[in-house]
Formats: sequence, C-alpha cells, structure tokens
Amino acid sequence: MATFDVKNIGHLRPAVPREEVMPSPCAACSIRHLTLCAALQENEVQEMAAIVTTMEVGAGEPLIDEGQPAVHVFNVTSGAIRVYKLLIDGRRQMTGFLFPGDFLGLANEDTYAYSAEAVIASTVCRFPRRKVEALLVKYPKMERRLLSMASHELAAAQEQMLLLGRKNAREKIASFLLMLSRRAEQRGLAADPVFVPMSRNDIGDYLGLTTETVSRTFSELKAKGAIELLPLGKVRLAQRERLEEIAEGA
Amino acid sequence: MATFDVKNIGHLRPAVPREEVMPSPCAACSIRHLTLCAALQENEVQEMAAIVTTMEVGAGEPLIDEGQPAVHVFNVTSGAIRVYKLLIDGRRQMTGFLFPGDFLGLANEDTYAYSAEAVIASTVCRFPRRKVEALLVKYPKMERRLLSMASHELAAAQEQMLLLGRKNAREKIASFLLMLSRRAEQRGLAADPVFVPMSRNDIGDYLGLTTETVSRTFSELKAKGAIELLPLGKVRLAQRERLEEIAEGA
DNA sequence: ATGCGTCGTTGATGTACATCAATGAATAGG
DNA sequence: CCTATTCATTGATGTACATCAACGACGCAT
Repeated sequence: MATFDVKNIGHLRPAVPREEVMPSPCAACSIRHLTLCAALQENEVQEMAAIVTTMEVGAGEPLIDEGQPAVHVFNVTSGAIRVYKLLIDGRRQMTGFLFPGDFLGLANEDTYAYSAEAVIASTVCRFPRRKVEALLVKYPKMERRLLSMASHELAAAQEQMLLLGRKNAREKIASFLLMLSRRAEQRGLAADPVFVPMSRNDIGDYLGLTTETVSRTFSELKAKGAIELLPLGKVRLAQRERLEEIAEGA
Repeated sequence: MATFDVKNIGHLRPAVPREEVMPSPCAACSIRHLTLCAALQENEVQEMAAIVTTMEVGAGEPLIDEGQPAVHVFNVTSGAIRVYKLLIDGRRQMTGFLFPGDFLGLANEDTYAYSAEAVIASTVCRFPRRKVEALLVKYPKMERRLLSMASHELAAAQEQMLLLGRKNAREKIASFLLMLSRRAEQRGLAADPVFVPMSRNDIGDYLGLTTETVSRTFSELKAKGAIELLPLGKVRLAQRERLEEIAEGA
C-alpha cells in the first residue's frame, strides 16, 4: 500500500499528496491572477483553500491516466506538465504543455480522456471535482472564468490543428518556440532566452515529428542564425521577426 | 448596398437575414435538445427567440470571416458548415464540420479567430453576441450548458490533434467516416449509409491530406471491402469493426 | 571513479504522401 | 439542351520526413 511519506516517492511512481504545512496556501498564491481562482474574492478563495491539496510531482511522474475515473481537477502552480493521448501501438500525441496558472481536468465523461505527467519537478493544487462543480454553481463568476479559459484553450487547439495539419517542420518549430516565449512572457518570465524544459522527443510528439527531425530543424535554425542553443535548455530567439515570418508560413 | 430580398443572394455572396415569417421559430425547433437552448425552459426560450434571426446560407457562402468583429454567435439548424483557418499562402486547415445543433461563434477576443462557410445549403440561427452574453448571466444553467459544449469540443479537438499528428492516411479516413457516422446517429439520421456532403478537397483540408490522397484512400478502403461508395455522397461502412480497428491504429 | 541508461546530434537510406498531369463524370449556368 | 467548370479518380514522379544506425555527452547509481 502506498505511503504518504514524500521521501518514499520513487521515480515514475504516482504523485502523492504532500502534508499541508500552511493554513491556506491560496492566500499566498503568487499566480492566482492566472488561475481559475482569479475569479474569486479574497474571502471566497478560502472555500477553494478548504478543499485543496497541494502536491509535488517529480519529473516524469504521472498525474492523470487516460481512462481513470475523473475525480480530481488541478491547477499547475510550478513546473511544467505534459498532456497527451496514446494510440494502442504506443504512438503518442502531446495535446498540450501546461505551465503555472494552467487548469487541468475538465472532463465530460466520468473518466479522463487523456493522460498527464510532470515534465520537470512541479507542484499542483488538486481539488475534488465534485466539490469544484458545487462551487461553480455557487459562484457563477468562477464558471464564467472557466468558460473563458476553455474558450482560450479551444482557440489554441485550433491553432495547433493548423500547425499539425498544414505546417512543415521548420514552421512547426518556429511556432513552438514563439508560443513558449509568449507564454513565458505572460507569466512574467524570461521571454527571450526562453526556457525549453522538455526533451526533443516530447517536442516531436507535440508537433507531429520525430526526435531526429526536431533536432535537425533546431540545428538548421541555428545554422541560419535564427536561434542560438544555450546551456540548460535555454534558446535565444536571435531573429524573432524572422521566426514569426516562418511560423506564419511567409 | 445589400438588399434583403432572398432571391438576390448570389453565389459566394455573404448570407443575409431572411424575413421572419413565424412568430417564434424556436417554439417549433425540432433540434433544440441538441443546442445551447436545451438549457432553457419553454418560456425562457422566448428570450432567445426575441433576439434570433433565422438565416439561410447557400452552398459555399461565408458565414464568418477570420479577423472580423465577433458580433454574432450562431446555432446550426440544418445543413453542414465548415470551419477553418488559413495560412497566408492559402494553405487551409479545417478545424471542424458543424451539423444541426452545433454552436458557433465562441470568441475570446473581439474578432473571430477562424472562418466559416456553408458546405451545402444550410440554415442557422443568428444571435447578437452581447445579448447572448447577457442571457448567460441571467441563466447560469445556459452558461453551464455552454461550458459543457465547449468541454466536449475540447475533447474532440484533442482527438483531432492525435489524428493529425500521429495517424496515417488510412487511419485518418477511417476515423473520419466513423466520426460522421456517430454524429449522424446522435442526430437521429442514417448512421450507416452515412452522408458525406463535403468534397474530397474539404476532407483533405480537415485531415491534413491532399485531395488525391483522400481519393486514393477511399479507393483503397473500397477495394478492401471496408466501405462502399454510393451515389449522392453516401458511404456504406461495410465493415465497421474493421474500420474501428483501423481508426484506433490496430 | 566506473558503468549504464537517456538524450541530442548527425549520416544513410526508405517511404508515405505530395505534386504534377491527364481523363472522365458530375454539376451549374446560359 | 448544351457548354463550361468543378470534382473525383488514377498514374508517374518527387520530396519531406521517417527510419535505421552510430556516437559522444551527460546524469545517475553503485
């Protein structure tokens, strides 16, 4: 049986709840303005705080398994999460990378329709789905906020379909780097030497390419002077304008 | 200046509102249970009826142009609508086909992020976006219904990303035919000789393929006995089980 | 330190699908 | 009714990317 001692979390083992130390982690939440909770007043946030479990998820550890009962929803508070679907022979399609503030767990059916894992060590807020749904009824402005977030995601999904169906490898990589840069900027993080925490393989599975093609395309953009590959997974967008043209198919 | 005489609608001209003849078309709406309006009671529907404009859209006529102010939202009531995005050199990615009951026009920004046209002669209910938003505030259950619809769409979008990024031509076509069949079934229409109203080119732009590859793949599936191509755009799913295996990547 | 697995890169080769092209069938417009 | 497009199909050829393969760099565990 699983223990709740953090030290026992093995590599690739499911994440387990961390003992709460703070009375209300939400009060001090520095990214609340990015999350679902942004819809709530100070005093109302306490109702979320009352049902939250803060969790640490080690690199590579699963958070959600496709097909499992959808009992929780999550807010990412630090790190990076990959969301994906699999074909039965193991082919994988990443459907998104999530960063602090992003919401996860929306489900129609009673089971999750996708899987999610930590790309790097991350923290998430976990809420019982039923209790959040009750709060949505109580606070329509939170439901409105969720609709707005879903609507944003839908627009991003359509953009990604355009990428997957109609862009070539160079356009895909340029689009990807710019997307990461814009999202970092929204969060007040470095937009230019942009942090790319995921592997070439992860990127390939997000863009509908193989590891090798991703690597070659990075090399090609580097050779052209459009980007610079820095240590620790940082990429400098040396010619952002050029990248934007490439991404748009110009 | 545009006239409101229906007879003057030319091919590929924007659709124009049709004069209302019925006092409340919503009262007689046979597909209301599929739409956003399903959330409302008989008497409440009248508030939607009060702001609706019923429109006929001829085959090929535009309904929404990407980049235009997002002033309306729509419910499809008959026919079929294609939704797509373009790259600047004209490459097109269909992001969805809409059928009776489907909702269209959700937008975060003040402009549409995609274009939409009728595939075949269709009818839609048009609502002023601002007024619908006001009704969403008044009727939280309608907002909940919209969130549920958006959530469904999001799941479908993720499924489509898996298709675009990781399936081959045969798997894409099999998935597409099954999707059309399931959606027809939901609407109480023929699920087996399934009606495929869109062109090979439209299908290609939906699946990230060319016209020729779509045509060849249909031929291949026909040769294998998995499907039968009938007149008037009907396709018989002669070996549905086999198609399902193919679609899943088995 | 040493060995081992993962990761990134690059090269050689293969292939699924795109592109180019031709033709017949279906459809719309005068 | 007849002609002009558009649409679907099939063949020949090209190519972007996948696959197979090798190797060095790095991180991790013993």
